[in-house]
Amino acid sequence: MPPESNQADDMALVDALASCSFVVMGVLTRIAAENDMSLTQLRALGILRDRRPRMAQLADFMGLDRSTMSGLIERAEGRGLVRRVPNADDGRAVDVVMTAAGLELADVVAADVRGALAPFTERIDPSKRAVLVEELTRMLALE
Amino acid sequence: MPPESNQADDMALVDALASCSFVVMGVLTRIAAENDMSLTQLRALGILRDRRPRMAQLADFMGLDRSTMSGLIERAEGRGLVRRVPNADDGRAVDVVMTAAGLELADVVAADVRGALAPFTERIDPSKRAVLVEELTRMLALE
DNA sequence: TATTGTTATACTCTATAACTATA
DNA sequence: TATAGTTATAGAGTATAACAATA
Repeated sequence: MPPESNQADDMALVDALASCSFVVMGVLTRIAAENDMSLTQLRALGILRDRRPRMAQLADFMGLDRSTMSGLIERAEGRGLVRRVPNADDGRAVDVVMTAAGLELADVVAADVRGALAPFTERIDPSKRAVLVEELTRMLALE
Repeated sequence: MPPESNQADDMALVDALASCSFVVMGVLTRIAAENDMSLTQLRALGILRDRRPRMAQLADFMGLDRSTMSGLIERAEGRGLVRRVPNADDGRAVDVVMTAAGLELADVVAADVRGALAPFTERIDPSKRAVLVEELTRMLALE
């Protein structure tokens, strides 16, 4: 077992992942801008699509400070995309929930993203698609 | 040939790519912060490692406005990571070049990135690694 | 006392518009 | 006239520190 080979493989993989991520982020940033949003707001919208977290939970999940979250959600609320509702169990806590307009925009954006990434995903050998999804998913599943 | 199946595959792939990209960007942002840099500066450093572009070329490559580039490079120059040198052929143009300190930091950061992504890349089946690199690379190669 | 969330402050990123210098 | 780059300005994202309300 040649360790150099594994190192080289890993370096190539890290480089490929980094390049891929920058391209995907570029696409997401453009689509966000086309919908008058920032990349962070687009991400929050995607997260809130099927969750109803507290401010602190959302901040933890996105790796942001709570003060950052306050500003972010305030701007999104100002646009009518989300609402802040007092938590029923904890008087200190605030739940973040999407509005109908937010859900609608999230759907539009999701379709845009698929369309924008199609030129890339189409280049993938159809027989390798499942493998790619499986490996990427396993990679991200840190249980 | 079931079209629904292909659509579902593509949707899963797009989701996996987006999730993966957010994780990778999170790692890169953290490493940048640990080295007192922004994600954009880290990216610029990686690009300048083996290039010596003009301001406008660098801005185009990174998809940023020239005025954004001016501020970015000014801050990097203030930290001694890059230098701006007048272009020899065009009196209007300015070349951006890395300093020795910039190259050194770029090497440190590259090693950090490999180390930080190792827990992820290690989860990938070694026999699938080459396939993953190949497909991701093909996907990004839009000749 | 500890936790949740907000506000004040400061810095970076980002684009638009106006400008200077050169081609 | 057109292009390269900078500067002024404004808005968004980000964190730290200080704060009020609740647990």
